Amino acid sequence: MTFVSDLESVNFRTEFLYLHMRNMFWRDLILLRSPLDVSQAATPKMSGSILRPEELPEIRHLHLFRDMTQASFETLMASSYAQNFPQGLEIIRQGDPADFLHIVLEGSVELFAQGAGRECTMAVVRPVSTFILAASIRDAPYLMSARTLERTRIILVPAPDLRAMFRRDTEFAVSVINELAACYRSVVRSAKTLKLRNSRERVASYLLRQSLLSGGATSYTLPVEKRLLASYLGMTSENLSRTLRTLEADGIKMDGARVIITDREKLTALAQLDRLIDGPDAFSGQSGSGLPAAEQ
Amino acid sequence: MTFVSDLESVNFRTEFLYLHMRNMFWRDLILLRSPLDVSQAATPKMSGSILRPEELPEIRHLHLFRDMTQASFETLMASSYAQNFPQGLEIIRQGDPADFLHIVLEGSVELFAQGAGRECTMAVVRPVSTFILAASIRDAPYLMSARTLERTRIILVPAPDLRAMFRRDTEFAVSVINELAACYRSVVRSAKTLKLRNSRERVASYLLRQSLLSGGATSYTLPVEKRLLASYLGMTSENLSRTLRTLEADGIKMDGARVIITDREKLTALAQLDRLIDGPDAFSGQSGSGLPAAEQ
DNA sequence: AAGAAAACTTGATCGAGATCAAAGTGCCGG
DNA sequence: CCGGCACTTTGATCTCGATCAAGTTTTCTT
Repeated sequence: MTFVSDLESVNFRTEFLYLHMRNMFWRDLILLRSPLDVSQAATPKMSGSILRPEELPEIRHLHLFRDMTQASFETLMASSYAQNFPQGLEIIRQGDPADFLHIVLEGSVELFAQGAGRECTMAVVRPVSTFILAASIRDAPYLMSARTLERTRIILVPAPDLRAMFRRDTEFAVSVINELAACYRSVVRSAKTLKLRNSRERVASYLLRQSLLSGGATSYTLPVEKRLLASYLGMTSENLSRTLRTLEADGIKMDGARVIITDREKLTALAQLDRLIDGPDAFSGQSGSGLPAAEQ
Repeated sequence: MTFVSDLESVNFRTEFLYLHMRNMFWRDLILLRSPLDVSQAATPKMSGSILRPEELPEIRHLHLFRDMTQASFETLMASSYAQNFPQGLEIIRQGDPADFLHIVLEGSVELFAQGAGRECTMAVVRPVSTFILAASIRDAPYLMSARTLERTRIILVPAPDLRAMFRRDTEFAVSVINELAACYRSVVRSAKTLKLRNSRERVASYLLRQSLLSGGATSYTLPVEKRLLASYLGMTSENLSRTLRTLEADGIKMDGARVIITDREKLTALAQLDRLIDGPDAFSGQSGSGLPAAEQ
């Protein structure tokens, strides 16, 4: 039963180990589900599995949890667990039953999909936000897999508690409705981008949108590796690399992961940003289907 | 003020007329919003704008409305309108404010998206189901446009009434949550198909999935025109036509809009259906993002 | 039933983007 | 500080799917 703390130091490599470890992990969490058990489990070895008091306000601040009663919030948190994961760990495999709503507190998580022998990035989730709300509500299998991109701390809210809660707390139900509607719209936007824009347009609009997200910065750092960005935008990294190069004729200059907008007017003309695809309420989506905002 | 009944006989052609008519239409509906006004407006000329009593059970039967109290249901319906539209009319333009939840009672509606000078089909909605739930809940602009594919009867439920209702009726709130979560998952599936499968795989899996939807029929009729199917699958109609032709080597035979599965085993091997993309709960989605089931 | 307008098919060609291959670059651990 | 590994870039080539251009069939209109 030392695997939980081991997680933080060991770099699991083989597929077999991943699966084995994950099975143990879920089973143990489930065995410990009641609040009482959690506190009993609060030995040094299980230190990863209790919420720290200072984390609660950050969670409470999320749209999803902002409007519920304090009592409801505390009940939900009392049945939740925190867990730290090392970098590069697949914490969710698509197809598995969705037992928990996940909240990223530190680190970052890539949501990706597999199929037809391929794999693609669907979103990257940064603190503080939730993911796979829909699956946990429908009590259905995950449609996406998730892996940590760095050392990551996650809160796990049991799906049954979640479902019980929005029946008891109307304000929470309304929050869930709003969150789901926002997520839905976010994926629709992303489907529209895939169907309506070619790869050059997707890159250009992404770059300009990121600049606007950083308050119109002329220069910013890409929030994710180019490899991930390419996959998210539905292209190969070779193609992204070449596209970025050719965009130097249209107002963009790259310097490593740094984007410098040299001619905003030209870029704006090219990107053809669309209010319905690129904002403004696309920005609010926490976990719908997007990449995090860029750092300045 | 005779335009409402005119709608059914006149075939509007020009973009200008479309817009003009639509603007009048919305404005008038809004002016007539309270139930009292509706009944006053129930002159022969406005006959399209009241619900027929026999339609209520059909609506009530939808997942979305099934679990709410009878009183809530009646209240919601009392503030709703029915409207008949002729074929080929754009009833929603993307970007407009979402004032109503739409319920298709007869006919069919294409949801499509425009941008970057292109256009693509996102879904086709058949009776009895709802569409644009998310936009009306968020009080946000529509992300998709909608046009009738034939003469279509639609119920319009005012968005503010909808939002008021799920605050008052918890069971309804839960239904909305479930519906939105299902819609979300449906779009994610469709995004996965776009990103992970090439066009041949999309066609093959679509054809096999339709067969399974019709209870494993060896022969069925495509539920929509090939033109629309192509756009929905993210390809040109020329390419769809050619792909269908080449699939004759893999267990499919086309005869007009009729699909005949000649070698199910071969097709199954090719289509590589994925539980997470192609079912089973993909079937339940009423209005998420898909095409209707095929007729046998 | 005739004519017109869509929808669909087929062929020829083109090009965006994928794939394959090989450097080049940066980052992390020892 | 060095070595290794993953990320990135660049080049060459290929392929899938778009585009353009006729035809053919079906459907709608008159």
